[in-house]
Amino acid sequence: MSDLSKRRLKMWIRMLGVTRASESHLRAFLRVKHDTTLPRFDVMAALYRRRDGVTMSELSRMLLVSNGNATAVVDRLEADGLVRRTQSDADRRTVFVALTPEGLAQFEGLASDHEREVDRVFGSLSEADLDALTEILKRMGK
Amino acid sequence: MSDLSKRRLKMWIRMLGVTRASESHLRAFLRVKHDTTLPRFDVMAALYRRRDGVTMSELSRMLLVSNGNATAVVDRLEADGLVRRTQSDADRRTVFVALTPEGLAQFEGLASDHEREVDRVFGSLSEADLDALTEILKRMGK
DNA sequence: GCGATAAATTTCAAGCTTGAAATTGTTTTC
DNA sequence: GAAAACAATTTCAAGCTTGAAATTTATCGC
Repeated sequence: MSDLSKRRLKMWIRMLGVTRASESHLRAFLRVKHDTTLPRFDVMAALYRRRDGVTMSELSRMLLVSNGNATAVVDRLEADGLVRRTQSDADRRTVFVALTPEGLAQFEGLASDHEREVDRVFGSLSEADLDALTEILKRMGK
Repeated sequence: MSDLSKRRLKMWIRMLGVTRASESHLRAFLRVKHDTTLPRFDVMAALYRRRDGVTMSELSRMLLVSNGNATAVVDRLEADGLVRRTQSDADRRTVFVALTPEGLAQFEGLASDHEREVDRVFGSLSEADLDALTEILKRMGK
């Protein structure tokens, strides 16, 4: 195995570590301060970004989760009245999901608090770090 | 909200995206090529690094998972004969886990293949990228 | 129009993951 | 040396996540 491949492996392990630790912190934050979970937050955030609604497929693609998973989380959010499903008229297979007014209100309360917490977690990153990191992450994403 | 905090949030979302996509790719790789899963691989990798065995607590700390989780994955690996539990004599509460010879053999077959795949996934990262990234990730980890 | 193919979603079983509570064992303090 | 505090692990219920199979609807080639 080449030295470069070993370095890539080490970097990946480190990156996974940082990501998991940060996720775990944010998960605890959402649970303790807002009595919700990360997957619920992620779905609501996606629906907030696309206020007009998205199809189930779009949703799972946006979040990089399986469609079975999206179905399950949306089921629970729907049962709590935070999200609404609507069948498409044009294609009766497709289903649109959107935040309800209550969902919207709850998410707005969450979002700024969440942003503040993310800011705290990554407070050690300067503008220059963000430039470098973003540039590299963009490259990794392809 | 400050501009800097918005940039940190964007970076986090991007980083989560890259991590999830990479994890998903590696998960599929492990399933298709080696009929195993990422959590199983992670546990075995941790036990491979610490050949003499680790306690359950150490294991869950190493992997950043809850101890309930570690118990479940180790249960399954033990049922498959890849891992062995041993009670400590000194403190009868603590349990050591270690790879069995079969576990060791299986992991060695896995590890180099996995490293090759990671190398492929992150092939776009140069030495310079790795330097920069590692330096930043170290800082994030504190 | 009809049959085959493809697409969108849900259902399902199995495994993963969590945090809290329970269990068992150790240590500390009086 | 009891009682209380603490520590290591497991158990538990609930939710998350996956990939595959099933269901329903559209589209394509004829």
